[in-house]
Amino acid sequence: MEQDRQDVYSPGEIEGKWQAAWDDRGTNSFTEEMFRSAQEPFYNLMMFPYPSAEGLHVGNIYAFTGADVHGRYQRLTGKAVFEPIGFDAFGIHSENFALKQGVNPMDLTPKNVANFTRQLRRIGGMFDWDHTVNTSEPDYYRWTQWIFVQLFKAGLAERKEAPVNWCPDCMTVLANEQVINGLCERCDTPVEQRRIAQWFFRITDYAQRLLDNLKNIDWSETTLKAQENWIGRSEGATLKFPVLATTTEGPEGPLPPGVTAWVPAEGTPPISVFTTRPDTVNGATYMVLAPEHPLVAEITTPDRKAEVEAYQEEAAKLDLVARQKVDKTKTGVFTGGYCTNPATNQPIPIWIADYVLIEYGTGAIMAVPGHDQRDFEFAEVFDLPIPRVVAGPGDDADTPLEEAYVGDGVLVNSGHFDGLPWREGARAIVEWLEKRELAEPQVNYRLHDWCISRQRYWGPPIPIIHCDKCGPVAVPEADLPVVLPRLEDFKPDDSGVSPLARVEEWYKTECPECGEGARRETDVSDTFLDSSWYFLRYPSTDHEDIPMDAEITKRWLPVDCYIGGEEHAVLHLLYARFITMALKDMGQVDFEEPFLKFRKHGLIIREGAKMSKSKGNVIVPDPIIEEFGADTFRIYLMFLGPFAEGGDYRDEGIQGPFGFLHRLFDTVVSAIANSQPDTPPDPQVEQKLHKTIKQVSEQIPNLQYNTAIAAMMEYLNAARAGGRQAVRAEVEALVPLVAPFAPHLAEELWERLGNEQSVFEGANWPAFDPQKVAEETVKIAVQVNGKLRGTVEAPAGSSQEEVESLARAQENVTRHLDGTTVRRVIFVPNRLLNFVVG
RNA sequence: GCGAAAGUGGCGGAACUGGUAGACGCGCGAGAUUUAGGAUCUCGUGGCUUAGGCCGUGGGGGUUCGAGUCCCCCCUUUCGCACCA
Repeated sequence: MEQDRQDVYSPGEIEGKWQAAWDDRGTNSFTEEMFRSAQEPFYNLMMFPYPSAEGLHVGNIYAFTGADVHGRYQRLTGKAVFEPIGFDAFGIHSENFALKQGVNPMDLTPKNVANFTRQLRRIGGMFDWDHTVNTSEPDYYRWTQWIFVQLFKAGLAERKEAPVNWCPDCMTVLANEQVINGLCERCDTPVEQRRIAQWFFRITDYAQRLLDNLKNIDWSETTLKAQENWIGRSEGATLKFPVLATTTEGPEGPLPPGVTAWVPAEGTPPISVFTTRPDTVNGATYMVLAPEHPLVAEITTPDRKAEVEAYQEEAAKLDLVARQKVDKTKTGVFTGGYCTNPATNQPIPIWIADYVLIEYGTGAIMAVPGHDQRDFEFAEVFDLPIPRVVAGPGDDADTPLEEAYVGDGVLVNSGHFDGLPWREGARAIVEWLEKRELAEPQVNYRLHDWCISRQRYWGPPIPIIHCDKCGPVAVPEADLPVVLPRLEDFKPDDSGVSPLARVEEWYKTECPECGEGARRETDVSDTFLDSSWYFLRYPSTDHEDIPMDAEITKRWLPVDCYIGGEEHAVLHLLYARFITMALKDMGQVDFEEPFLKFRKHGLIIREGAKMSKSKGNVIVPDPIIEEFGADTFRIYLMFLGPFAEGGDYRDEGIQGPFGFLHRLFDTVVSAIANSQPDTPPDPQVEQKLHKTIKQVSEQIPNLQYNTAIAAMMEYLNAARAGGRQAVRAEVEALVPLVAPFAPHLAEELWERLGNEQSVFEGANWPAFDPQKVAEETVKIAVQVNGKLRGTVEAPAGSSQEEVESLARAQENVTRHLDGTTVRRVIFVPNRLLNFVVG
């Protein structure tokens, strides 16, 4: 048979043709009417990219393709699928790059966005280009600022001076989440601590809800675990240790040098500590305050002052890397002060040490060296007593401790609490101390408030005006957006304030309340605020005067399926949940979890490492799409491995999917040319087809794209086996089946099959016939003592007798049965027959 | 240290509630067609083998007629968190 030129699969032509057709026909775009009336709305969201100057990389394409496959599948099953994409264009990434290149981010960003848009169109995503967002545009960040104002009004935004992570290279404050092992996540510079006035969102108010709701959402298990760990709930108690004055006269028994009497210190509040092990309080032989603890100065005795202050200074200078080194030998200084252990009533010395962190709990601990390894190490260095108060199995009250014992056990050396299992002991001791107002049950969270301000340029100005009379006042909503001015000099400096603070004509303003001269906040907000609500904006981008249309939001949100990278498991996802919850409490939305279902995708590995510029193993997508087409590239990426786990990118591997699409094209085109529409399918091929439909239909919703593709390849091989000519009825259903993966090719074949509408509008997801999936004959394994000795073919549902007689007819089986006694026969219908012989 | 996931051919990876390990693809081998090809198409491809089998899913035990899958111990790798009291 001769094929004319037109009938050779040429992805370049086909893809250009269909991308243009989708645009012209508005195949993927929603109208206002569609938003309001869609019957089965399905919001298919993927994490929007930061538009880098390098363009889309394979990791982006992998993620978007996987999400797009899912969206296209949902659409083929009849849902109205809204699949938007946008650009996370504000932030330090863009700003740093602009600084390096000596260009203005206001000029650079639109170029990058245009390039990303071009590339995103090329990969054939089902994106609604009429509803995109760009976080750096005033029509978007107007509403980012609006959200800030809402939180401010609700008392959830507050300004406080706080020790913050300062990156001396980026010259900005970082959130705890952006500090990786004490290094800046962007530039790997050791982070320092500074005290600056900062804006915080009170996410900790929502800690328990953020934790509780995890039970009600369908997310990847690992992501839920990550969130849970990040929130870090721990249950325990605060215990109070009254402070003793140490300079009073009148000796009473043996006292440490410098101490003349034990009397309560007048006017000094007791020191609170948080502990998860109140049962061990009898073993608390000393107390440790963080060097920054506010009571240090008050407690320190004059003779210790110099040493204590030197240590405080040292600790402040230490960057977080050095401070957080776990294997570092414990250091610390005795303050000269004492307090009373509320359980033993004994005086214990108060130390300061940098292993106690000011930001967690109360910034002070009761040190129980016998049952906390850190305290143990400290006590060893400074030769402090290490009593045992919990006895494990086989221990008694005097068993010496080689290291801290943290296992199960019963209390010892704890007065009338001796003998209680530790959990019960904890409860009893707290109750007992509570009566004397020295204890209180307490829950603590590792989660910190979200530091939202950045002393940078490339972000939304925080919409606050500082007035000497009225304090911080929100910019009136009618005056939003507070437009980010174009600055030629936007380089951050060491001053601790944003470059915007250099522009007097920008920050000078009037107080919206009293009309006096006032000053705009010059800090900008964290990029994570931009991305914490973008999914709320997408369906409402046609509405300029409101952040979101209530009716549309009600119909389309929460998001039905969100797909993104595991690297955002704690940062972005937690912030988005928090903002949504806060908006719910303000009555702005009627749901509190934004993402009903979240699935993470894996990473693409190449040459044994994650693709990155520094490793030099990056694949630039454009030439590959040029050579093989987007459809092939999409299939190749989805075929690498399970989508949730990522895959190993090997350059030669793309030949397989390329060949598959070639064969698919040829097979369908020649079936159209060479068979009548009503030619019946070969029964065996038809059966295989129904099995394939079943498999693909089950695997796509589970994101098992690799096996779905394998199933289609297998089917195509079967339909063409031995060079046979497939008929139309055998291949027609393959077109919608492959459409989520290779949308351009599917459209082309769908059209050649004589359809006018897009395959995504006109086709139904093929159904399989359960009758046809059922096997008529089955291959049954025949084993002797569990070892395979043959297989027999038998009608499905054959009885054990029938199968057994077939099996015994096989020479290879009888040979193994000869001279033995069959003791038992195991029969699994349609699967296996096992002779157990002795 | 804590938490999570994972170890299967030369490689990426399949394998439903325990039931023929290695689907699909890459690579490799043989052949066909071709002036030629890094093109296309067919067939083959876990190892060993005395050709009957034997051995094989990180290692070692166990349960079972039967284990990649279940149980116990150990090893390795990757990722996340990490002095959080």
